[in-house]
Amino acid sequence: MEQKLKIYNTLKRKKQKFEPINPPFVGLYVCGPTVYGDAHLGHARPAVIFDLLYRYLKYLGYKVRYVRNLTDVGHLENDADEGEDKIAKKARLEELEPMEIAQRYINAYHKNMRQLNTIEPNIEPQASGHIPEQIKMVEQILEQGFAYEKNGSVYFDVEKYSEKYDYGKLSGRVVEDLKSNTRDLQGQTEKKNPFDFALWKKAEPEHIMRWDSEWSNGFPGWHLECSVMSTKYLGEQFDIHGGGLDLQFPHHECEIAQSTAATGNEAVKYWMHNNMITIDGQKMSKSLGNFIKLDEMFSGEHKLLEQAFNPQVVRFFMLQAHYRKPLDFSNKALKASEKGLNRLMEAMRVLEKLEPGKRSTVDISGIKEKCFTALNDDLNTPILIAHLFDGVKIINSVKAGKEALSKDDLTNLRALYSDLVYDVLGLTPEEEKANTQGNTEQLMQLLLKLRAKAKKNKDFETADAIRNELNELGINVKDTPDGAEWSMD
RNA sequence: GGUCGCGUGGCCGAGCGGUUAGGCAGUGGUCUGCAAAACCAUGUACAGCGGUUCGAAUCCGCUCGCGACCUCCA
Repeated sequence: MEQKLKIYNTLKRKKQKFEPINPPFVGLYVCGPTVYGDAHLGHARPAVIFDLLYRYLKYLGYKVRYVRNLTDVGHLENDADEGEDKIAKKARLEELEPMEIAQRYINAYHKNMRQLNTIEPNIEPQASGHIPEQIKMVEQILEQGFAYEKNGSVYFDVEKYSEKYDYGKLSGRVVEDLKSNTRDLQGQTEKKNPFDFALWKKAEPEHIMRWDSEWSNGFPGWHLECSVMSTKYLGEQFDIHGGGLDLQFPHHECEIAQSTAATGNEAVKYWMHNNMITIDGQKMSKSLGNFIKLDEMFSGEHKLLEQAFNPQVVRFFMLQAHYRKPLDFSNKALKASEKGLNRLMEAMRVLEKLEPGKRSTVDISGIKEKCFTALNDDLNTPILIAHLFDGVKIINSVKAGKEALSKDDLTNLRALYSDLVYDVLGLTPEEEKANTQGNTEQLMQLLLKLRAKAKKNKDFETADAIRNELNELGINVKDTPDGAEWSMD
C-alpha cells in the first residue's frame, strides 16, 4: 500500500500527510446526530463524507474502527400540557418515554443512512449508555483541578486550563478575546467566567432525562459524551475526529480541553470538518427552520422541491462538491446531479457489456493515477468525478466503435470503475429489477418482437403505443442499432 | 463587535502563478420513421480597483457583496 493520502487537519490549518498512530489500524470518530428530530439534508453531508473516508481508508488496506455517536441526552423537556387531565397522564404507558422518542428518531436516522448507502459504523454508542463513564471523567477533571462544583453543577475552568494548555487552538479563539466578547446570558451566574462550560448540570424539574451523581440529580454536559466515548472505544489517542464545521466551536474545542485536562494528553491527531449545506446561501438548520428532511428529499414532499430526488442523487450531489466548501441546495443543481449520475451509471452498464478489441486505440493508463491523485488530495471527489466522466467518453466511444480497448485494458478499466464508483464513492449499481420476476425478460422480448414487427411494417402507431404504454408502467424502451433495449426506472 | 471563510461563464462546481476542469442547460451536426441515448463541434468566466511578476482566477493591499462561528446545531 503506497501511502500518499493527504487530509486537511483543522488543527494545523493545512493539508497533512495521513500517518496513522498504529498502522494498519485507524481510529475514526465522527459526531453523529442529536436524536430528537428527523434527519435533514444537512445531516447527510457528514454521513456521506465520512462514509467516503471510511470506505477509502478500507480500500487503502487500513483496519478502521469507525465510531459515530448518537446524542440522546439533551434538553428534552416536558411540555406540561395544562389542559389535560394530569391523573390520566400518570398511566405509565400513556406518557411518552424519553427513550421512546430517542428510539423513534434513531430508527428513522438509520433508515435514512441505509438509503444513502452509508456503511454502518463499527460502534454507534449512545450518550445515555455511558453516564457512569461520563461521571468518571468529570471526577478526573475535578481531580486535576480544571473544574469546580457550584450548586450541584460542575463547570470546566477554562481560565485555569488555559494557564497550562492552549484553549482555542482548534477554533482559533483567544481566551482574552472570549472574555471581552462573551455576553452574559441568563443562568450563567454560577460560572466563574461566562465561557466556562458545564460538565455536569443539575436538572431543573422539567428535564426528563436525569441521573444521580455525587453532585446532584442531573445530566452530563453537552460536550462530555464525545470525549468519553471516543477515548473509550478508540483509546486516549486516536487518529481522526470528524464532524460538521459548526461543531468546531465550542463542541470540539471543549472536547480537546476535556480530554487534555483529564489525561494530560491530547486525544486527536487529525481533526476534519465538513462544511455546511446552505439553502439560498444560508445554513440549513433546525434553529432557522429552513431545512429539508431527508424523507422529504426522497419523496419530493416539500414546498421547495420540484420533484423527488432519490438518495443516490443526493449522495452524488454531495460528492460533486468538495467537502470543505459550502454547498448550496437548489432544484436545478440536484437535477443536474441526477442527470450526471444517470450518465455515469449508464456508462457503468455499457462498460460491462463492452467487447475487447485486438489492441487499444486510446491510452487509459493515466486515468487511474489521476483518479487516485484527486482522492489523495484531501478527498477531492469533484476532480475524481471529472476524471471518471473523461472515462465515460472513452467508454461510449468504444461502444460506438470509434475506439477500441484491449482485453487487459478493458479488465483494468472495469476494475477501476467498480472500485471507485461502487466501493469508494458508494454509489450503488442499478439492481436488476427485471430479473426478479421470473419470466419478465421473456415477456419483454415478446413485446419488443411484436413492436419490431410493427416497425418493419411501418405501423408506427402500434410501435409507439407499445413504447408509450410500457413507459407508463415505468419501463423505458430505446432503439439502438442492435435492436431495442429496455430498462426499468 | 471579535474570529474565520467565500465571491469563477445561464446553473452547480474544480482550480493554490504559465497548459481544455467536469456535470447540467443551450446551439449546430451525425444517427433515427419519431423518441431516447450516444458521438462530434461549439462558450470574450474568474466581484471591483490598485500592486508584485516576463506572466495572476491563483500572491499582496484596499473597496463592495455574502456567509459561518462566538447560543442547541451536521
